[in-house]
Amino acid sequence: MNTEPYLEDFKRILKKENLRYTSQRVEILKEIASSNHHLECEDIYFSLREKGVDASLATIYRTMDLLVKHQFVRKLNIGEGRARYENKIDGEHHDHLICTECGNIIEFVENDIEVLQEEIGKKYGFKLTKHIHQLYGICEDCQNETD
Amino acid sequence: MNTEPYLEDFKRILKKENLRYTSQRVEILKEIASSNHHLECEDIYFSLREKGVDASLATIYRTMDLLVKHQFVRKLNIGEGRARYENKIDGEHHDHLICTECGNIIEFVENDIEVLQEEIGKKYGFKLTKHIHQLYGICEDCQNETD
DNA sequence: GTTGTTGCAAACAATTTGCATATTC
DNA sequence: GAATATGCAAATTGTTTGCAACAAC
Repeated sequence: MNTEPYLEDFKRILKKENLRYTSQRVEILKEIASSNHHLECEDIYFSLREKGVDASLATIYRTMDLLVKHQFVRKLNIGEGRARYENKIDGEHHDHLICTECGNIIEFVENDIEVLQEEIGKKYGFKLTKHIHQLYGICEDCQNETD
Repeated sequence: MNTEPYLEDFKRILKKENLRYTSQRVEILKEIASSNHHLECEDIYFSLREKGVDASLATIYRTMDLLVKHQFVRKLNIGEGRARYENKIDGEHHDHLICTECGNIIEFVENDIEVLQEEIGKKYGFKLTKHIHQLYGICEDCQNETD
């Protein structure tokens, strides 16, 4: 169904910015919206491809910028190399705990930290816009494997 | 003076790993150690160059890996693109508050957050090794400029 | 003298861009 | 029909790597 509310929002935003509501943009957004993983542009490229939807990598990169700008997705810079993107449409804010051995990502929410962050922003006179908070370590499974 | 204790440490570590104590490595480490900024490899390359010290960019990249591994520096992935490195030799741990307008970086320390992080690690059975915590926003000066 | 290191240039990987063609409004 | 998007291939950027010459041990 193309009547998901986020698609309506997207349409409205595009119109306001004089941008076009193209099938590629819609498919890319739907792909992200229906996933709760942390996707790279290539992941999206291949998922769409499998579904018979063609969108070039260039278009995906271009669209991701647009989606980040309008808060549909969040760009993550886990580890190095490629960027990852996560659905930000529904679902509450969270941060990430990353296993450096197996790459597994756990999402965590810690309201006390959020509050402290706000206080730090205030203390230094910053108007905060976003934050990156990633904890890196070795998960239980990987710790056991090393034995 | 080449008798700074960290240089002695460095020498010892290199020996233990069967690596050589070369002038390039020493100069690169000294350059970082004497700075309290967040340097890119290119910054180091040019600073050394100005001082008449020649070290290729490739060597700097290689040395940074070594220094990160042995905890002399911390690698930061602020914003995107190039990596930055900061002196970790003395000075206590801190995180960063970054102005997205002017690029200014403020270092902050918030022990309560550190404690909460540990608790999260424990909760999920992780042995934490490092973390990235960056707050992004607009600093006081830049907020005023927009008027 | 052996082994690890450097510098250079070429290789790489992720991302961006220019431009002709296609699509939306 | 005018204006924006797309796909492609080429360009760019940060970083890594192979290898011959060089330096540390």
